Amino acid sequence: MADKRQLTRRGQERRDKLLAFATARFAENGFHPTSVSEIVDGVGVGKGVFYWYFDSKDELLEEILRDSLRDLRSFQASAIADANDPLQRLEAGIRASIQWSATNTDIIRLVMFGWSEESFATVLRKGRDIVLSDTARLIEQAADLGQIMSGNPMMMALAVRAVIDELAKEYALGNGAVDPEMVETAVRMCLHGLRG
Amino acid sequence: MADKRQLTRRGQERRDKLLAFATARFAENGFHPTSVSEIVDGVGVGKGVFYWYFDSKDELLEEILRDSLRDLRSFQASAIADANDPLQRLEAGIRASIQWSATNTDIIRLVMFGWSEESFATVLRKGRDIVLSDTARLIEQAADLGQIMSGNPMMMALAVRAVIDELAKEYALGNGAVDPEMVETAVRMCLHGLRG
DNA sequence: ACCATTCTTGACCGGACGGTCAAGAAGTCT
DNA sequence: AGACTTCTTGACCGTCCGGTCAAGAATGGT
Repeated sequence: MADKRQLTRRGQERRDKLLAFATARFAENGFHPTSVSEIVDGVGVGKGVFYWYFDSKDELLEEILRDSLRDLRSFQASAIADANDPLQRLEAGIRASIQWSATNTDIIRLVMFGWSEESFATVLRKGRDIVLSDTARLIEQAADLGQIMSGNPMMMALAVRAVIDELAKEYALGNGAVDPEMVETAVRMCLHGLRG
Repeated sequence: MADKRQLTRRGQERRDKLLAFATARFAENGFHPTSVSEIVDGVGVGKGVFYWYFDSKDELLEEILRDSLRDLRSFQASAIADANDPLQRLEAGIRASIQWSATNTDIIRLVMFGWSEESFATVLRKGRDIVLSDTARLIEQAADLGQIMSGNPMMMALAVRAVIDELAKEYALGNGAVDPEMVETAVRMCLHGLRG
């Protein structure tokens, strides 16, 4: 129902407001503890508005999750665009992931929650597989050129992801700001780990 | 209230049953979607029983989380006991963590959820800090003996944790069984990463 | 046998939640 | 201006949830 609807500019803005506000609240207080009433009150609209733009509270979170994956991937894609060999692309992609995590800590928290309920985990699993094979493909190309050691690309991608995820968690749970030096260490560890 | 109470053997058993059943359900369907009624029905007791042994649903999860940390640490401690130099202890600790994660996938899922709500995150943060400094201490000792390169121990501990966590996630989200070879790779990566 | 304590029951409560809907306002197009 | 679609309102609904409690059953200690 909320799908194929033709939205006016005002409609699109309202929808975005709801999405942004809900994301912040979900991240701050948790998905279930945040009620739909709280969201519409926060944005200053009636309850019906919410159900005009979204089918359900669950569907809203799924949408946030899907949107985020799209956003991350396009961010990565544009970061990679300039680099012209696989290893450079790999490094650029890693840096992009880290940077994106740093500026989307709300999403990181939502993702952590998402894994705890099957309907959301299903969405996340898809996203994870996509990002993982994006990386694996890059690794395979770099290995073919002899820029890094060869090995199971999927497993190597998993290792890269481990480092990025841990850093992302560090940002999201924010025990103080993350040391910029730490980012460099993380990048170096990924690249070093791949080179052999 | 549920604290200082003197429990009979039967009482202790009931309590354990509730804890075990709740853990499984929380992990399977999520914390909020699992109601107290569902838990007591599953164990086959009246609702009052739940509130005889626990103050609230929230407190139950906090307890599960705290218990699990205790269990993990004692498992690590006994795994380390035989080893007699820091590097060996480090490896034994890493292997113990991985093994524990493999046999406690329910808890891993609960931990992921826990980070999404402040009251549980508080508990987890404490546990995280403890485990992290456990590892950092071992790393420091190994560095003092020149067994590994020197560097910020806390940051190196974080790196080790990254690898273990990713593997734990792999177990918990269980896309098929985890390759035993993967465990070896993970251990090697940790040790290799520390050695320089 | 007796009493104190531990334990168990399940009906009950107040309230909050996700979601609906009839009615009407605002915007858009011709 | 008229007609049509998009959008908004907020009272309302049925349900379920976490938590309480008075009453009584088991158990343990002496």
